[in-house]
Amino acid sequence: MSNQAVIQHLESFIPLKGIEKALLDERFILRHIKRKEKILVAGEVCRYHTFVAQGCFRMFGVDDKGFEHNIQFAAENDWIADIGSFHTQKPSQLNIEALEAGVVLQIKQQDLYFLYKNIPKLNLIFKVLIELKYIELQNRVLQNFSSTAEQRYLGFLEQYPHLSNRLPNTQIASYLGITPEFLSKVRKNIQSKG
Amino acid sequence: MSNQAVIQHLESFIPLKGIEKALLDERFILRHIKRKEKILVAGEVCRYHTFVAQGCFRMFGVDDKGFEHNIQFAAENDWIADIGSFHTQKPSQLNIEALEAGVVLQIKQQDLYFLYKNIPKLNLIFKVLIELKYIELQNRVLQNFSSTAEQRYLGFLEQYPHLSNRLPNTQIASYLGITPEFLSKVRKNIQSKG
DNA sequence: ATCTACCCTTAACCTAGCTTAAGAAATCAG
DNA sequence: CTGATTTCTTAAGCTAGGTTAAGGGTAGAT
Repeated sequence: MSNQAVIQHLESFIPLKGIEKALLDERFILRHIKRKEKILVAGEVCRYHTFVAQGCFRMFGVDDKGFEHNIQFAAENDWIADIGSFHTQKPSQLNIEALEAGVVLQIKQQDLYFLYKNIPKLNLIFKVLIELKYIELQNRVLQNFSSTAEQRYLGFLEQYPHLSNRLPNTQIASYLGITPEFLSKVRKNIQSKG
Repeated sequence: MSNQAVIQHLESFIPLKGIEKALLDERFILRHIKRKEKILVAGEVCRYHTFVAQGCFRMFGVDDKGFEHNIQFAAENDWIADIGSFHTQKPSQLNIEALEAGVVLQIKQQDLYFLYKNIPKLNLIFKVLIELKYIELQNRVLQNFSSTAEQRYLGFLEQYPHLSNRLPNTQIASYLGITPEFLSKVRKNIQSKG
């Protein structure tokens, strides 16, 4: 396991020259993460942009009453960071936690900015990456407004089949914005229909 | 009124050379839009990325029951487009409508791609622009999950004071994901507290 | 292998926000 | 200026989803 995973991922957008790959290889840091380990803790600055080579992570906020709300999951070949905190280097309100043991490739803000300067096409790649995430998030906002919990759950199963088999229902419920108890009711109801 | 508005806006991120400005000036199209005119209709492809020079627009989806749900507002110096449809050139499920008469500066996908190639720093600028929008949207998802309609309404007034004076409450309600009737109740309740 | 910590489900009761309806006030187009 | 269209509000009844509590099941750590 090495930085090759992230380089390969970036090359799936645009091929990179040998020198560029060497620069990338130099700046990414490989870390092994244990289950339940946090790679971002609310109140601290998000120091790394994280590429998931192996495992599954969630980013979540905690409300006034202490309830957790999942904003995003990230499994293999996905990126995760509190982008606001990462760019401003101000404290984050979010947490990123491993749902399984895993391996990540991380880069610091100043190193990523160095790479943006020295490998201009990275701007294009990361623009596309965030555009894709933006579209996903926008669809989610629309779904949340215009459909019931049951429709959203079915949509989740369809859109993220690899995740729905892998995550406990409590985590899915938190992502859908409902309680685990209600998700249980929804699932029962779906089953009874066939 | 001319393309200067958009060039000035882009220069607020990174200065541009004379040649670059000329290229930009060539490719943007100025249009006057009437109140209630749609610049994107669901079912059609989103052909333009739109910079708002004057006026106020909303992007919205329509659900199974015919209810409209506002996803985004855009006033002066903001951008609006269904980014998914714009990039894939597949039909959009969204509409963009003028809430007031206004002036927009629009660019076609192929022209924007031409500019990305010929003015590489535009990739950086548009990456930053979409990152900012992404952060906004992410905060919105979190807010929707972790607070009541009243808290969200107060948050909206604080975050978008220029919009809250300008928009009818029906539009704000649709953005907050509640009915106008319930917003009315919320407003009454806020007033009675002082 | 066993203990512990989650995880899933059920059920009774509760509440934030929706629906429907209808009138008054504001705004827009001609 | 005027009629037509939106917008805002109120109120009564309703429903999707939350809360609380409790039992059984499952998976991780040692």
